[in-house]
Amino acid sequence: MADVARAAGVSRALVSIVMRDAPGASAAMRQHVKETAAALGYRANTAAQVLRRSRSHNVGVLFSPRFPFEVEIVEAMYPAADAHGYTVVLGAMAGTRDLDEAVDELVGHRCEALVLVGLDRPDGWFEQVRGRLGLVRVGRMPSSAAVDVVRSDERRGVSVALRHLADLGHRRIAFVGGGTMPGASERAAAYRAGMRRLGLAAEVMVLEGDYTDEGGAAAARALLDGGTDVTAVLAANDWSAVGLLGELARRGVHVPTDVSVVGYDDSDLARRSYVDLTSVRQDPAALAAAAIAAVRLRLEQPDAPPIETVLPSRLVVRSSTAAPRR
Amino acid sequence: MADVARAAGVSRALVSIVMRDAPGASAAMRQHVKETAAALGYRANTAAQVLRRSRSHNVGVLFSPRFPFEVEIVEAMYPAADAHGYTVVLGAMAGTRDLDEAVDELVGHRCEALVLVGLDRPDGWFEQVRGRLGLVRVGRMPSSAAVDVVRSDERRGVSVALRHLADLGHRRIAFVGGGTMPGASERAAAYRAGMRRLGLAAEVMVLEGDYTDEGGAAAARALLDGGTDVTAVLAANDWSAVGLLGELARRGVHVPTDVSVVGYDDSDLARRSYVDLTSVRQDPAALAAAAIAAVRLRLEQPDAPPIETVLPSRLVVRSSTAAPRR
DNA sequence: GCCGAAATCTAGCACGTGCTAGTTTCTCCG
DNA sequence: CGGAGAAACTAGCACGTGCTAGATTTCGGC
Repeated sequence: MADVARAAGVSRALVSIVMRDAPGASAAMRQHVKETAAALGYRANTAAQVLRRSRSHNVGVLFSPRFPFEVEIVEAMYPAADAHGYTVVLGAMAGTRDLDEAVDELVGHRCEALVLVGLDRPDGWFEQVRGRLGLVRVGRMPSSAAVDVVRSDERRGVSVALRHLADLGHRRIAFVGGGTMPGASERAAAYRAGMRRLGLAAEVMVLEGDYTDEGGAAAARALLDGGTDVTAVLAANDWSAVGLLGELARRGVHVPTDVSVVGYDDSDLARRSYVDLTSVRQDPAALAAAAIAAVRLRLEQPDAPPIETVLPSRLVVRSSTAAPRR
Repeated sequence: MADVARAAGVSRALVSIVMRDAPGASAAMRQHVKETAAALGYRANTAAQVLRRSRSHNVGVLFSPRFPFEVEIVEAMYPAADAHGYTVVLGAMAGTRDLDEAVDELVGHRCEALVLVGLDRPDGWFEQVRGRLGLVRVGRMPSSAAVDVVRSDERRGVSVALRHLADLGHRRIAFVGGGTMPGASERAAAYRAGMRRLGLAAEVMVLEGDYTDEGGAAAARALLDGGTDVTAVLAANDWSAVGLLGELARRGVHVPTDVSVVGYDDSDLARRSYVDLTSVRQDPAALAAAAIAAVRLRLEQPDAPPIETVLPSRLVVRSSTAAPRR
């Protein structure tokens, strides 16, 4: 900055004013300074800015890059944060990399808040972090821990999907769970409740999964080897559904003629031409925007009671569902 | 840090020494200070550290989270960087987010070097950035721009895959390209050269793709609708191959009985039980380690001529390839 | 018990920026 | 033309850390 000031023949303070677009400089001078800065390839030192400002305006986003839907939410986080002057700092949860390590690093960057996409921890963990930082969970039901949550309406989403299948004439509708993954137990509970409401309580069948395509494939094998007369499957997320579809295709089972499949998330995966999966839509952009909104509220009032933001879900019908074979 | 010093009854400088594990403190004092620091939840301010040290020890990693293999490389980057005291700062290329924006942000964090995973730019772009930063490209052939490159031996990888198919008895082997994506033109060239070497120059058939599953699905449709007698397909990457497999399954074409399919990258995708794809293996950990090594060399000798690191490829045979039907 | 050296600890500046409190220049109007 | 007020610009401190140079304590050997 001193170099730019010298080159432009002005004080360092004025360069600071211009670079921040702060009031206190003439239009002509603004252009002059910006031009010399560009010529010198100058870029403000974020470290010095963070140090000097009391606020860093950084929001840490923790996620697992292997889950496609989490990636979609993270991508949507950039514009959402930008709109309110925040900068996104990513913390990827790679294989051996521990969550605590990642958090430590983000704390080192003086993030004002952390957004956990999908990830979960024991309650004590949240208490510990929340004392020092804003904390928002995306995609999780509220636990006993007093933490802000942004999520979709799982109950309604599952319910609409089941009704769609029932309307087509399906009765024997299985569910591929997500184990202990975010939102999974809620979706499983919603499945049981929904089946009961449709008078299909006797047909309830839960296959274990883990939100991965591999889990979906395993569920498909269990289904086929079990010799059941299931005509439709609701998967806890799209990634599971894709694995399910893959294994079904491999075994020569045709979708939707032999079996109907419904996914959950309506991630990009579901829209692929060769997948074309009926799925319950969660809007990643809306989730991201709500997460940033929650962060802002939390930072304004650190001691306010935790808020829960529930966004609507809706069903997107594609070609993976049809009436069962007579 | 001042708080910790006060609480521990020592000078601020001593706390600094202890936290950095620098020499100049007794073992007893080390423990005492670390305990009080932990009790107060103290974490060094990265911004202040970067500001004070001439070096940030940050390496910026730019990637597209939608490409599974790039994600695998990025994940491998953490331990590779860690081993040499570097910190990874991620720059995700989300939809609307421009590469220049992402670079600007990483420059703001005073990254000492940037690693571009997959992404490509016109040559002029590299020249411009390289003046200010170390720059390493992963997965790209060297262009005329003088930039360090880390890549796999595409030529050999493609060659081994083709030989495998030829040994099984295939002659009509098509290739699904990657358009203008990283490494794609090299793989396409290697395909043509390999076919020629096998005496199959007359059988060359290139289908356009774009490294996505959607592109692979489109290629499958082109193949089936074209009514050709292709018995094997080599895809430019696994993601394409997965789309190909998906569309083939949808159309009732059985793999490997009707058509053999080979992927490229040997990403996690290829190993899925329902995919189980024969694929040319690129080792993401080795690529990441080589990228960090290149960064270190470049930072030590900024003006050294650009180096190109070529890592070996090998074929991993799974169940997507077999002898053609008689 | 004393001296020098090693070990341990401390004082204070610098890193690049934002911002408050000035100082100078410009503008407008009587 | 003068003066007041606004606009434009500048001086200098503070942010939290690392590190150099100096101060103090400990230790070994005679």
